[in-house]
Parts: sequence; C-alpha cells; structure tokens
Amino acid sequence: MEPIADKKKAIFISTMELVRDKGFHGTPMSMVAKHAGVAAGTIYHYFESKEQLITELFDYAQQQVIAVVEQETCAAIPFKDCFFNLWGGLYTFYQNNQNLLRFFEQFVNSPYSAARPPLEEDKFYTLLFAFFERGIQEGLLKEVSPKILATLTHSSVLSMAKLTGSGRLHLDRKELEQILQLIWDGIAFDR
Amino acid sequence: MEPIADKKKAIFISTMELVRDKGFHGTPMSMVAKHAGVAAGTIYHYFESKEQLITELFDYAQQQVIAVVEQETCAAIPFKDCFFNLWGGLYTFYQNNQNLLRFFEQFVNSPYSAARPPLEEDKFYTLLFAFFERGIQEGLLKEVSPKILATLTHSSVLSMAKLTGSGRLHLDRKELEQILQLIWDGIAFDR
DNA sequence: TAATCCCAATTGAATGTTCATTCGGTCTGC
DNA sequence: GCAGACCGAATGAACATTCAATTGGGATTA
Repeated sequence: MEPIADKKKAIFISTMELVRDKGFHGTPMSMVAKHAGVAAGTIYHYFESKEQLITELFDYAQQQVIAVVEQETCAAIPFKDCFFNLWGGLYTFYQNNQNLLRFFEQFVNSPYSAARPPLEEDKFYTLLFAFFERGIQEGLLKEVSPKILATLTHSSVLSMAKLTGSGRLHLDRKELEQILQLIWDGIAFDR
Repeated sequence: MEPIADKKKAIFISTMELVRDKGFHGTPMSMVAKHAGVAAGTIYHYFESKEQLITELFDYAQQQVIAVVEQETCAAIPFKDCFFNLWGGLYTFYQNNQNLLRFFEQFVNSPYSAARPPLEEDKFYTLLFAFFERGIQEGLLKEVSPKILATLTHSSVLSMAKLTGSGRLHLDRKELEQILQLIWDGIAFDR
C-alpha cells in the first residue's frame, strides 16, 4: 500500500469532513478545494470526477475498517474472546472516527453505492462471513446464515457508535461489554 | 388527519421514488414535477422549497411507521407476544415499503435530519421507549436503557429489511421468526 | 558547477450546464 | 367574474469541469 501523496490525503480528509456536515449535495468541489488548501484544478489532477473522488474515498475509508477487522480476528484465540475483541474494536474505531462513520452511512445509502460490487465480493463482508462461519463450525453459534449474523451484529454496533458519537448517550467500558454480551446472547447456541 | 390533496400526495410519492433511485442530489424539482405529472410551479404552491418538501415528506412517511407501531403495541396482550407482533409488523412494513425505507435511510443520515428535533421529542422513539420500558417493568427484559434496546432492535430489523428488500436474501416466515427470536434471546432476562 | 531542459504538480479564471425558484398568465368550479 | 389551483417559460445563481499558464525540482549536458 504505497503512501498516498499529501495533497491527495488532504482532499480525502476534507471531503470526508465536509460530507459529514453538509452531505454530498452541499459539498461543492470548490469547497473541498478551499478546505484542503489546494486549487480546484488540483483535485482533477488526482480524480477524474466528483463521483470518482467519492468512490475512491469510500475504498480508502473501507481499507481502514478492514485493517481493524484483520487485526482483531485471530484464529489462535478462542472464538468468544475473538468476538468481543472484534466487535469491541470495531465499535471503538467507529466511535473514534465519526467522520468516517458518517461518511460511510451516507455513502452506503446513496445511489453511489448501488453501482458497486455486490456484498459477496466485498472484502469486508467476506472477512465477516468467514468469522461467523468459524463460530458456527465450532458449534458456538446458532445455525443461522453468516450473512444474517454479520448484518445483525454489524448494524447493532454501527447504531450504537452512531448514538454515542452524536452525544445523545454515553457508554463506559462496562456498559459496552454488557451490550456486546447481549448481542452474543442472541446469536450464541444453547443458552 | 385530513386527507392530503391528490397532487400533494403524487408529489410525495414521486419524490420518494426518485430519491430512492437517485438520491437527494440527482433529484431535481423539474424531475419530481414531470414524474408526478404536475408543473414545476405547482410544487411551490404546496411547498416553500425543496428542503421543506423533503422534510414534510419525512414526517408524512414517519406517520405511516408510527401507525404500525400504534397498531401493534397493545398493553392487553403478553409482552413477549407483543414483541413479536411489533417487530414482525415493522419488518413486514419496511419490507413492503422499500421506497419509504430507502428514503428514510438517506434522510436520517443526511444533514436534513440534523436540523430536526432530538430523539427524545420524536414520537416514534417515545413509543418505542415506552414499549421497552414495559418489558423491563415486567421483569422480562435485561435492565438496559430503553434507548439502547430500541436502537439495537430497530437497527436489526431495519438492516434485515434492507437486506431482503435489495434482493440479496430471501426470508420466509419461519426464518423471520427465528431472527426475531434471536433478538429476543439477546435482550430477554434470565435465559 | 552552472546552465538548460523536462515534465509532473499546481493554479484559478473561464465555460457551459443544471437547477431551484419566480411570476405573469390561464383555467375551473362556484 | 372571483379565487384558488395550476401552468411552464424565464431568471439568475451555483456548480462541475476545463485549460492555458506557471512553478519547481530533478535529470542531463557543457
């Protein structure tokens, strides 16, 4: 992963912040340029179009999330521990990266994402599917499609990060553990 | 609730469909007008501005969701049954109203909704809070803030409706029950 | 070492388009 | 013949994108 040229990174970050506050509409290229401290034309040196910029930014952001998943999913430690590490880690990451979270949520619900490869080819979801597959194999999780388990768990963690990130609620570590436990209780076998 | 003038309703529905497919950007007023079979000026007879149109449409759509909640939350039937009725009902409603669902998701993640009254004053969430409050009172649910329970449950149901609505997954009635049971297992006491 | 060249990076004013909104006028039911 | 509903061409602002001109620094040459 070659380091991204400084200006390109500045454009990414500015776009993310502006889209968070003002949406895709409401974020003219001229504003991105000013905010990033570059000329309008410079953006077009790096990106073909606004659409391309948004799409590449999504990929850039998603790589960061994937990095968290890869770091926290370790086949060497017990699955249940791994579950808490992974989802606690993802929650914390989203919580600390509200820009990214808000940009993400706008993107995936927008028509930009409709033109993208389907879930099955998405590296992020592939990793999550494999993770839950392991839990099922080990007989720890209910026999529910990994796609469903991944969707439910991820949406739960995302919604909590949105809630606490917006300042409408505070969670301390203990409460977070409690919520993860609650999700675990839902998907775990036997009970 | 007085019946909405025909043209106004046509404008609402057209806006919802167009926003679903093309987003807020990508949905010019001229297109709404053509799609609804009215003149551009007519829209401005009913709405002050595009922003006003979007905002009112959100309220209009939310009332439909609230109607489902009110219909399915009945203090007379056992809480657990009520839980399955309510969330099964909401899932089915979202599933059958993809336009509304997609519009909703775009709206709540956009800056339009930032200018809105906070969760606590929102009738929809007030109803949900009360619902979960009841479950806690009756000792059936874990002692977790109703705000958290509502957020987790709603986001789970929404994400499933998005998934099946997009055609990436099919759920029959039995599988839906299984998923609701899974959510219940997570939040219910004792186990 | 200095002079020269090359080219990618950068600039920002100019362009053409798209869009929200306006408004003078028409229609329709009463 | 009045009032509200409705029309749609016209207006002006905002925007994405282009491009001719400038910069700067690393390689090449003398």
